[in-house]
Amino acid sequence: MDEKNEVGERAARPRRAGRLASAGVITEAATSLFLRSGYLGTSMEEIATVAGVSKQTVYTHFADKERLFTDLILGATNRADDFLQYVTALLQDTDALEADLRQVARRYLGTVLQPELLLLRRLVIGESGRFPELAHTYYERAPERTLDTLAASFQRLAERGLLRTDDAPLAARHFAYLVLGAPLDRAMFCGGDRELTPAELERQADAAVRVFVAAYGGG
Amino acid sequence: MDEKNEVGERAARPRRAGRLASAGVITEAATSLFLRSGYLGTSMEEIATVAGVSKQTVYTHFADKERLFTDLILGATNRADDFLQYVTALLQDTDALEADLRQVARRYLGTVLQPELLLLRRLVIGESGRFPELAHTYYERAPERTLDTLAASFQRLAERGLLRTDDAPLAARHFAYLVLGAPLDRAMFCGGDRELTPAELERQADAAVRVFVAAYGGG
Amino acid sequence: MDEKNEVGERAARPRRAGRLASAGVITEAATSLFLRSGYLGTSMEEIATVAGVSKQTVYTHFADKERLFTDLILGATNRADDFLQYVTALLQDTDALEADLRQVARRYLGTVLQPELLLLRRLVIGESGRFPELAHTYYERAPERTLDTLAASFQRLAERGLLRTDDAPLAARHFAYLVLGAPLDRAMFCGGDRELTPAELERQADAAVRVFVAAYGGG
Amino acid sequence: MDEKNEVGERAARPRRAGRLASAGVITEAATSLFLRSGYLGTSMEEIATVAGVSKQTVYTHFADKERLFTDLILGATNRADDFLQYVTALLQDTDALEADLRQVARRYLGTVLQPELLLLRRLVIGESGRFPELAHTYYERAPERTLDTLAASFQRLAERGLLRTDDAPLAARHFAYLVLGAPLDRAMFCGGDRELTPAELERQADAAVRVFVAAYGGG
DNA sequence: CATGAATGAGAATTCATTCAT
DNA sequence: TATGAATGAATTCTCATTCAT
Repeated sequence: MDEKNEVGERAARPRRAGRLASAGVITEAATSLFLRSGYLGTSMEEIATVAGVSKQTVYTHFADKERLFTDLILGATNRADDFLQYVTALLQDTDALEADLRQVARRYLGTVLQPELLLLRRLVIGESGRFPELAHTYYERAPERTLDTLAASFQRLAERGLLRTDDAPLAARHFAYLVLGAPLDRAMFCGGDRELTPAELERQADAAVRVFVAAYGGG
Repeated sequence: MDEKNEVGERAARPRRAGRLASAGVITEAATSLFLRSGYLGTSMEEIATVAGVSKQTVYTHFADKERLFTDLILGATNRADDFLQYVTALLQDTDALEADLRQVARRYLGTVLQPELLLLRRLVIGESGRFPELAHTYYERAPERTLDTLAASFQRLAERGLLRTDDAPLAARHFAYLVLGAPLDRAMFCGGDRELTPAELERQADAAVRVFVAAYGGG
Repeated sequence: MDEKNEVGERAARPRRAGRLASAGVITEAATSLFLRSGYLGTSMEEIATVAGVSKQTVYTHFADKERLFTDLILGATNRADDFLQYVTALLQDTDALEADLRQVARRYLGTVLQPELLLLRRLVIGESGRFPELAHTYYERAPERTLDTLAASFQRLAERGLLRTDDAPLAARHFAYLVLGAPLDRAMFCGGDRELTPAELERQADAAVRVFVAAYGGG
Repeated sequence: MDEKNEVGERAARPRRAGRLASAGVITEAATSLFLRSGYLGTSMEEIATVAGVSKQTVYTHFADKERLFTDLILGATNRADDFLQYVTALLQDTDALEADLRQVARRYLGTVLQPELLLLRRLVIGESGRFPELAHTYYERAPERTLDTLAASFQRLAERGLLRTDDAPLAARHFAYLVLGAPLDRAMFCGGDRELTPAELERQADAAVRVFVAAYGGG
């Protein structure tokens, strides 16, 4: 993105390049700093310095610190969209349910436990007292949306007789937290302390699926 | 708690009583403020004012803000101890496993979803970037300790043939997050937004136990 | 005023019209803002925003904030010109001195106590520390010029034997502040707090004239 | 006041001396700066620097800039109290009315035209848009209080048959602005430009009294 | 032990002004 | 001519912490 300006157009459109670069650069700097140090722990001056612009330039693009923060967070709520599409596509017409659920579980873990996404969760949770609406919106757009997607898929599986439940949303929650609950909770507190190995993650995923299928497996 | 021991000695040792009273009052004020506004969002002046003492008195009792914060958090890690004892006692010699697990699940939810405990979780998670060791310790003393207790009970149940597992810690994690995962995750973001009714909580607890028993129920 | 000259030429010379329109719009915006919030209390950005132009356009028309301010003030020094002509004309050949002086007094009050003129006086007085020459010039062109006009009329009245004085400027000052002193001083501090009713103003004017005539009335 | 601390107690009570000195020193610095540069033109940093204390020390004594400003202004509203006592005492039992009124008029001019009092008037007028209540209060405690005092004295003179009026407040206003109106108005704009000589002031005072006595002199 | 006063550094935000288009 | 973006300095106010009493 930034490199575009380097291809020799500098002299031609420094203005426009400068402008666009500013917004992007500020966003990146602010994101990284907020994720690392939190809302109050990050100063507008730091952001400007890291972005390589003046403080006022930051204020030209974002009305104030709160706006910068909320814009950033809301702009990052769709990090897991790929996973949602994957789930829907995979389970749509599955003919090997348990194997596919294992795939889903593994990818679920791999998605949600991404370091940056963990930092984002921590940040939103940590600032939920200061920004309750933001946290609520984040919940709706990220965790809840995932649960909804899972529920829709499970509903279809139930209709196909592959899953035994008359409460697909409940089944979705059980699946989600069987798979994710323990490692996610741990990661919230001990983030990055001791990363689980992929093999270990697969083992966890498979174990969770085993429990889920034992309880919900179609007759 | 602290004051209990001093009852009746106030007149005899006003200085000591005074000191302890100060410490208690400061602790209470700081706890309430940190829980509400976070570490950086709380000033030593606020704490002193709410505690009704001078700023310097706060520094007499706690070396600096970090120490005050960590002391506070670590002092609050045993909020769920009652629950642990309850679990151990109830499951020790149970002869109605599913019913007792339902009791455990309900009380688990009731314990962990207490508003103040939720605030504490949020606070520790939110400050885990600034205080990684503190967060780690908190995790060990609270969530992990609960998992350990459950695992120990499950281990005994397995030995009694009431539970079918050769990995009690894994079973404990599955139980814990089947029960708690969804409501806890939601509460982290939407704390107090919409409290679940006791009846609803019981329904959730029972459903989680049903799944757990279907998967792990002894043959 | 400025726009009048341009009426009908807009289409013919859009550039020039545009320019003048800008100047007028900026002047109006700046006047209203300076009157309300003072020199330092008004920002160039506000002025540009209210005028509906860009900041740079303001700078195109006015070298800097000081010039904009002084140009504005000096352009508003002739607000009371109508009154001066009225006085001169009325007293020139009066044959009912006291009645005409009452007219003059009433109109004097009505002119100087206009809300906008009061704001202007306040502004110039308030900024007289920052713009001493401007305040001086304003004094000469407004209050002093009025006193001079009155003195000239009184001089003629004295020559006609209608007024008994050999120091017409002194008589003019006495007249002016007998009429205006109290309400003007009050208005400087309590501007618009409690507007005097027209009836009350007339009473004040008449009382002042009575005193003036008692002291200066021609034998 | 400040010198008290210098009598050799420095070592004994640096604390207390420091504290008292701070408040006084800040007040003096702030007064002088506000009078010179106005409210917005004076920064808290300047005040602290001139006072020789830290910025925070200023904030320890005064909640914020507005409070500092209003406290200062309100604390300076009784600058002319001596004059009020003088007027009351002198006119109480006068047996040489015109001569005593001349004394009053001269001292009135000498009091109100004091440079510092002029600056104060300018400041309050200039900030009356930002602090309307403050300006109102100032008006009541200074100019209006003077008019009231004059009116009370004139009332007594009227009762003694020395003054011919049934509206003492009106007579007081006429007296006040006959004497003060012109020079005060000029001073508001051209403060210190060209100070009137004492002789000139006396001439103005005497002329004003002559007019007043001609109109109101007792039969 | 507890206090009120004081500090120096740093927070968010705004300002008048100037480029390059 | 008019613009949007950018700047560097300055603004009010707050913070954690330390003296001297």
